[in-house]
Amino acid sequence: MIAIAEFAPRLITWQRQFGRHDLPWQLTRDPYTIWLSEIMLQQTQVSTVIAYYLRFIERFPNLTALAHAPLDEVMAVWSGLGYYSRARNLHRCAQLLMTEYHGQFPNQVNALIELPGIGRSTAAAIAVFAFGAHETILDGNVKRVLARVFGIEGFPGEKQTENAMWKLAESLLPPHSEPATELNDLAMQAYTQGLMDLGATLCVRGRPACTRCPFQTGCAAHLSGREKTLPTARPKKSKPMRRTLMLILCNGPTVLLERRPPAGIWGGLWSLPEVPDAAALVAYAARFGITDPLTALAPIVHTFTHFQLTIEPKLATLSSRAAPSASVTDTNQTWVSVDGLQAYGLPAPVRRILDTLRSPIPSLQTALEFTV
DNA sequence: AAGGCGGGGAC
DNA sequence: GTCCCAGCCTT
Repeated sequence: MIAIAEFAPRLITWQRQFGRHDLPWQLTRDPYTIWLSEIMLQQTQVSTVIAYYLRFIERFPNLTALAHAPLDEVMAVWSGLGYYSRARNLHRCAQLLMTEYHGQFPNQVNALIELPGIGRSTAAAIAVFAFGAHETILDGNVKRVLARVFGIEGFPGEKQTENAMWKLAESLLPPHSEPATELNDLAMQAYTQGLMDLGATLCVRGRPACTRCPFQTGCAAHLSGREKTLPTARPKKSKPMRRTLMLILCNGPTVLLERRPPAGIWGGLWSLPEVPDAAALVAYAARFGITDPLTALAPIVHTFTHFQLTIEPKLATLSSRAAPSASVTDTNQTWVSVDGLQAYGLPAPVRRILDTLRSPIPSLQTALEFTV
């Protein structure tokens, strides 16, 4: 077994020699960029985040710029990253910090955790990386490392198991002196980064690199051959199938977009008009003077964590004598030129559908067409 | 305590 | 195809 007091010093030594040191958000102790990176990294892998992070920093270099930007612009930069409530909370949090916190991040976990989009683990990560706080994170990496090194059974998504892991994680923190010193800050940062690095580079889900692990000699899972079964997997659940129709309404070079409701799937994003069935589709099209059959494009299958969605895109073109603006009355509908779509926050599958309009493969598209 | 919420990488 | 990732929020 690994002694509690042995864990932190061994991890810190390993991180300083073998951990990651050149990720974009590690080049600074600016609370703004650290906060941004932590939000983006929620449920999202490092390799996916990097490009989004760099684009975001370029467009919104500081808290002031983000707070003063329209939410729509923030959503457009976030488009494709998923979990869009993160972007809405990010924007709301920036404005809150400007108006209620003098544009400064609080340096205590208890205050950080009150901010929108910041939970217990993210609060700890920000407090450590920006301020050298003596707090523990508990993310997916840490849960996997702790489950294996200390042989913790039970699905970590279950409350009881998670509570036990928080307690264990707190007990593993390196000793800390009062008052805090720069050396202490650096130790906390190496320790916290080490937890993430170990889980992300060695103690990975599929095939952990135990031979290179600093805890190999005392790891409960390794010693008992349980690397494959720890952490305990999520209970299996069936994934429902759903289908929906989306209307691609073309008016010259523009296409009609609708803003989705603020809550629910793709909340607040712009999307194609969505209808549940063919009857609703016909009724919708009729409002724009369309009576001809619509052209069905190839269905798109999109898989979420909890269900699978088949999108059936239907294409229609307004006749030149129609007056489409008369049918678009509210601010939640807009005609957008196909070249201007990148300025809109669109769900990834919708962006994919519209991309096929830009560079259609005529033979393929024709082959897939039929009428409804 | 349980479920909702995206998208993509790894296998 | 499956599983899960630097989780948080609402109910």
